[in-house]
Amino acid sequence: MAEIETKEREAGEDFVRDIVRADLASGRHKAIVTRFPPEPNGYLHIGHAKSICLNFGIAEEFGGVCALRFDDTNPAKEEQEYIDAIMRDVRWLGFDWGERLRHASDYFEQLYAWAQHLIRAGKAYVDDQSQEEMRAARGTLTEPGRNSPFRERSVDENLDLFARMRAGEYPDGTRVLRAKIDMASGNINLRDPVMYRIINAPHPRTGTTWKIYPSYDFAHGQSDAIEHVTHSLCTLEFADHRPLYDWFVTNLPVPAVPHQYEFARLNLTHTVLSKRVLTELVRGGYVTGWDDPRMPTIAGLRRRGVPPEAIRDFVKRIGLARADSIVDVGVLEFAIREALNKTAPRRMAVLRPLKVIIDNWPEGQSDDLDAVNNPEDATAGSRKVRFGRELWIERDDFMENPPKKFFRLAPGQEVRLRYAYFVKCVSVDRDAAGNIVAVHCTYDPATRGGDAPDGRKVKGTIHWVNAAEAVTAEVRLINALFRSAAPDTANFAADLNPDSWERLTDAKLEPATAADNSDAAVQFERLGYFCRDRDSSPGQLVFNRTVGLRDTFAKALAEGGKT
RNA sequence: UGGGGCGUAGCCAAGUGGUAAGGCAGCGGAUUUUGAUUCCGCCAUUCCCUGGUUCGAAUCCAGGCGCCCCAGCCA
Repeated sequence: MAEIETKEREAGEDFVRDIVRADLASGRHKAIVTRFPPEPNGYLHIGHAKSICLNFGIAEEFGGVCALRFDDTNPAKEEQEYIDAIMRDVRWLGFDWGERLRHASDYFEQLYAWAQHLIRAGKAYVDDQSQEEMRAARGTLTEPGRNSPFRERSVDENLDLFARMRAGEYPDGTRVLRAKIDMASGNINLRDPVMYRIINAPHPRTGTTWKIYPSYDFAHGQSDAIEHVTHSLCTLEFADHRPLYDWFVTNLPVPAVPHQYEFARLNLTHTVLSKRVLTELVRGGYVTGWDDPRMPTIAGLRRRGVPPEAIRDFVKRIGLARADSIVDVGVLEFAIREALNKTAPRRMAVLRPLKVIIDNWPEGQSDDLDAVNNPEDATAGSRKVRFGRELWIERDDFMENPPKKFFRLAPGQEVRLRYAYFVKCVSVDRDAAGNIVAVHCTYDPATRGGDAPDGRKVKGTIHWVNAAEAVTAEVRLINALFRSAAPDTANFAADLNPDSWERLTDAKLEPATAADNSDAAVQFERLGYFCRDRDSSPGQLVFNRTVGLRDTFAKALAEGGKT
């Protein structure tokens, strides 16, 4: 058997990997088994990505395996749509569970038998109290609870009642099966926790065959045991459940004794990672769906044009610890920018157009110029952009009375139009109100392509689009990741005629995999990264600005054009 | 006078008795066909506080302070 290669210990490695490494070194485990256990009651978000990368990452790094296990123990909240979405998103993120697709519901029969086992051992009982009575008897954080009047039922009666619960003889909420542990425990999870409750709702996988369903606590550890999970990783709020997790796996004849380790869940500035809130946003119609590009969901990020490798890189960057933290969204933006900078094709686009007329450009003449698709990637090739007499430039790229270090277009000042020519501003046109409506320039024919044969330099280079051929549309912009409450609206022109836009669509806005509809990002010169939104209606292109260069740009402008 | 966690820079985060890694952000400077990218440099005499142990403490001990989680038949 080939020796399993595990990576070298790296400085700054997290505590979970330390534990795994130690367990392997001590021989406590020969191989590592992890699992990512989502409940299919919503879509995955960036917080889940942390857990996915952790569980699958550890399996990969240490030569182990990782399963995708649905924690489908509550049919009242779970749906097939979520199961499908979760599988799609995990795959899109770049992880493969192979044959290891599992469900807590695969173990319902076994869990039922184990519940009977505890009843026979006198460690579980059926409680007839109402939910309110149970709550009252549970005590408070500072006061112990009281034993249920049904706590000392006979094994036979418990077995019979439990069987009847299963048979569907009782309505929802009338009885539960409880573990008999300690109603006075300081840990409330040990005050006779519920193992089974009656739920008459169709389960996405088991249909209506079950009338009772195991609780999370009664299902999770045993599922881990069945799968021989060596490291059961979950978030901090489950730390209080660990004694209960341990209680079940030590009091039951399970095939293995797994251990739970907790880490801090992800929090991000400028957004919320709470399934409850995200569900509310979707249900309430505040967003167009779970994959609305404004959502911090994996599906939303995908539509925004965020590549999966950026998310993986982000997770690597934020580290793993037990301290509560709120990660600055700037770290995510950085990871996205870095990934996109290497891969996204560049296009020129103007958001707030200002007309430029090249006075000495012959009417009707056009010129196809070479434009590099991606300066970071020579294999991306180049495209032709057509120059003409009338162009659009960014309003911000022209100032009539520029401050000292403004390097772009201004009266008498020469700049380079990217990939095209040097132009010099000679005059401006105004409307009746005195607003500048167009800028007149002359171009230097010798500077075709953007270099002057006489060695003359310009301090600024600006982007442009051909007014006669540009796609123009109203665009809705979503500012830098999650940050703007209301989308910006702007006029938009791109260096793409409808045909070339389609070419772009074919080339880069294609689904990342055949199985999904992800949109890839395009970087527009100086403006930032955009992806096309599927909600575009005819005549309207909707872009999601993911991460902008524009912030820097706007800031520089605010500082008086300082370099 | 319940239980469980956690406190290292603006934000993450290594460090586990030998004199504070790294990343993001920020700030300088160089290069640049976009003020981006790239590159180079700076950025904690101090680790929540106070005592103690020690030649030596972010690390060990004691006592404080602060923050988070738990009273679902949710996960």
